[in-house]
Amino acid sequence: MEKRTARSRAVPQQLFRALADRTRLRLLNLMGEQEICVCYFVEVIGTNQPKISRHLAYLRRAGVVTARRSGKWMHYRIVVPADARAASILRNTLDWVSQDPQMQRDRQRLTRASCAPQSFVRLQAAPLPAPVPKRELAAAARAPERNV
Amino acid sequence: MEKRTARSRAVPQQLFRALADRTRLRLLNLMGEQEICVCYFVEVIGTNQPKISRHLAYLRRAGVVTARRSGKWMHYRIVVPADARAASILRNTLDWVSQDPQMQRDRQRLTRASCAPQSFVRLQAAPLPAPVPKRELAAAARAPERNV
DNA sequence: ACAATATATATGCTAAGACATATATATTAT
DNA sequence: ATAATATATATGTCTTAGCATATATATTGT
Repeated sequence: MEKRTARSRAVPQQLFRALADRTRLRLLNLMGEQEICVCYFVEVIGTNQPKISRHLAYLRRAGVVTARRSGKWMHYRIVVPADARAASILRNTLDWVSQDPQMQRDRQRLTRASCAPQSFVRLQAAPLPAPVPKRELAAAARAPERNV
Repeated sequence: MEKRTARSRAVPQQLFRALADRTRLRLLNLMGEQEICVCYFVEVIGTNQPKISRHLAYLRRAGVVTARRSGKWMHYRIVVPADARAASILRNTLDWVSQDPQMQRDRQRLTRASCAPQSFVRLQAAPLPAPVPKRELAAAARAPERNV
């Protein structure tokens, strides 16, 4: 039986606080429609791993992303919010930030990293980014914070 | 001749930081489509004036609102962002927060305050809230941060 | 199968910075 | 002078980055 105490309906401030950080926006920009492994974030953003995990945890607590474990890898993807307004805000945000030069560079670096895995010295066959089926997005939106 | 250095095109983090505070959301909710005098904010939010002014200054720096002086009163109104995505985000935000009970109570209190100015002990004939003409909104969006 | 080790990710802790509030003071207009 | 608003300062609180460490899974050797 699951505790259902935390209603988890995103309150506006929460969403905005989650979006009010450059690193987190870069992470969301990299996810877009696909599922991405932490190791790629570390490589593309070019910072230490704990910092990435921290920000991902922040986004997870805010219900903006969800995580899935596959062996030793963790895959993160965006969760479309249940509330239509929140969903629209998130969509506009992704469109908006995608115009930023650094964000575009990030995406290019992700593509290169994905296509040339041998460039990852420290990574052994890290799973490639993969698109997420629509219905999974919807399901996750209804019960965020669960699949931690 | 005006300095045009600060391009003032809102960068996403800035907008979200501005929106990531309850008091600021309440202020925006009260403005909606109309121009409102600081004294009403103080009365409706029910807090001290410096706090209100501070948050208004924050919103002003973020390019979300603009101010107009009229005698000893300052009128604040929302500036529709130049970027279409940002504008959409702001619109969705206003719609979203307007569903919140406290926000609705705020608007009711504003109406009562506007209709019964004698209840303002400290205020001498404070100017009523007034709708803002469309073209002014657009003009302000092009040059935020100016009319401080 | 088991132990030892490596890899990927997460989390505690702490110091630095950002922000919110309250109070006091300054500015601007009447 | 007085009313309305803005700003400066001090203080408490929250956020973040950085480091070290913990956990989980995989791999290797015996």
